[in-house]
Amino acid sequence: MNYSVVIVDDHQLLSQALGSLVNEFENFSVLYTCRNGTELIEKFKAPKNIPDVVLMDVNMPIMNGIETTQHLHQNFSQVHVLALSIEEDEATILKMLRSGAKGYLLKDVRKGELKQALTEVIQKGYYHTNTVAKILVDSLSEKQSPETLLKERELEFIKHACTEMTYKEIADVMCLSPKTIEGYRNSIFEKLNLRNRTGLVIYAIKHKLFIP
Amino acid sequence: MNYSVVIVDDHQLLSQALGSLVNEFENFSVLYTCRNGTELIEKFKAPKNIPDVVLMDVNMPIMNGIETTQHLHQNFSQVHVLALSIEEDEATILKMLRSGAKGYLLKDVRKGELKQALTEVIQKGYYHTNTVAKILVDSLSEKQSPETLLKERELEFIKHACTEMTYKEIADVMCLSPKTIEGYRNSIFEKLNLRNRTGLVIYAIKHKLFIP
DNA sequence: AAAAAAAATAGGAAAAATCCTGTTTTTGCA
DNA sequence: TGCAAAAACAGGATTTTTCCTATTTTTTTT
Repeated sequence: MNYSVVIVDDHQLLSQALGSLVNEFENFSVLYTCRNGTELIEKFKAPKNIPDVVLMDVNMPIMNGIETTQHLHQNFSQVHVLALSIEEDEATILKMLRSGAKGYLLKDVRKGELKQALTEVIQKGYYHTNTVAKILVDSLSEKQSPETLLKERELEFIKHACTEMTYKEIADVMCLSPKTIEGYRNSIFEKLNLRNRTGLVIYAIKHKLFIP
Repeated sequence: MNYSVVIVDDHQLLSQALGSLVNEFENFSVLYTCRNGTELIEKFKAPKNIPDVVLMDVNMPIMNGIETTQHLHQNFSQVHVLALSIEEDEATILKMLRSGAKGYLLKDVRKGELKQALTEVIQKGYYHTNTVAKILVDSLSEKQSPETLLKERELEFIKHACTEMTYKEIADVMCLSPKTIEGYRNSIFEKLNLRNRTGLVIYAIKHKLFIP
């Protein structure tokens, strides 16, 4: 039995190189490659283009891996998605798994592990490396993500705080009193244990609440 | 004639996938792959391990592409280095080329272009895509990099400004008067057209003067 | 509808940051 | 060695930020 694989990655060289690698494996062959989620979904309109496994990059322009995986999970649940990324931060990995990915491979895995992952995801329905498994376990116990700790309006404020606007100007664009903005800031400082706005900006960028 | 290629990249999957791809080309074959610059230099101690071309990733732990390329340029100038990266910011590309790379490929190039690059770098000694060529031309004309615009001591101050320290505290660790620190800040604000410290932090992170 | 919880708002004070206009000290160099 | 430029430093005013405590308004729950 030969299983079909589709590769979705905006880096074409990586796509093609990965394709060569997968084609070397027995039992697996590449059906085609795509540059982003939109292209993939377009392809899926023809049933012959629906593969057994999708190797999905997380960071892509136009339609990223998380959105794309969610869509596949809802509409083509028989397709196994393996996430593939250089991102190894907890938040990204968790988002991807919650979206329905059956495994998460870091881009520094070895050839053998890729083959293993493809085989297991077909046979068992999932594949997780030790690294990812550990992150999963950790995420259950200790700290929560900024998104759950902070409120919607606070997250919005943080994005504005990562600009040159004064708090008064932020209050204007958010249509709130400057004193309310101060309230947001104080509550955030408290929750995140920060001393000042500079600390907040660094925190926001580290945790991808704001992308510079 | 068969030319030898070495791949240096900390992402093992990419290395191996790239290896498969290069081995598909006529006239080229992969000698071995490395995970970082230190490994490569260790390998080079044996003359049989010295290839015709090195495909070098820019971002690597331990010893990055820039340092490694400099070392090769000084000690093994007959080896052609082709940089390979997802980074497409001017500063990185220029640094890599100044270090002696004979070409700079973005990771979203196509298979055909990689082959073209390998062939040309052997034949002509260099290969540049239109994108990179444009960046080179642009860099000659207009704006200069932050590193040349700002002074050594100012760059050091910027790193401290990207923390929760007050200016007084920064003055202490830099062993200067708070008023001197203010002088630095004012001169930087002027040169970079910034309004406040938040703007400076964002600028520093965007231009990689500070890595969060 | 009343009670409780959450969100928004205020006053006021102290600290820090910003922005002027200068002076002193150090350094490079002819 | 002396002069000019650069670097370091200062006083003082204004604005912004930070940090208290407390009140009003809105929303949710019972």
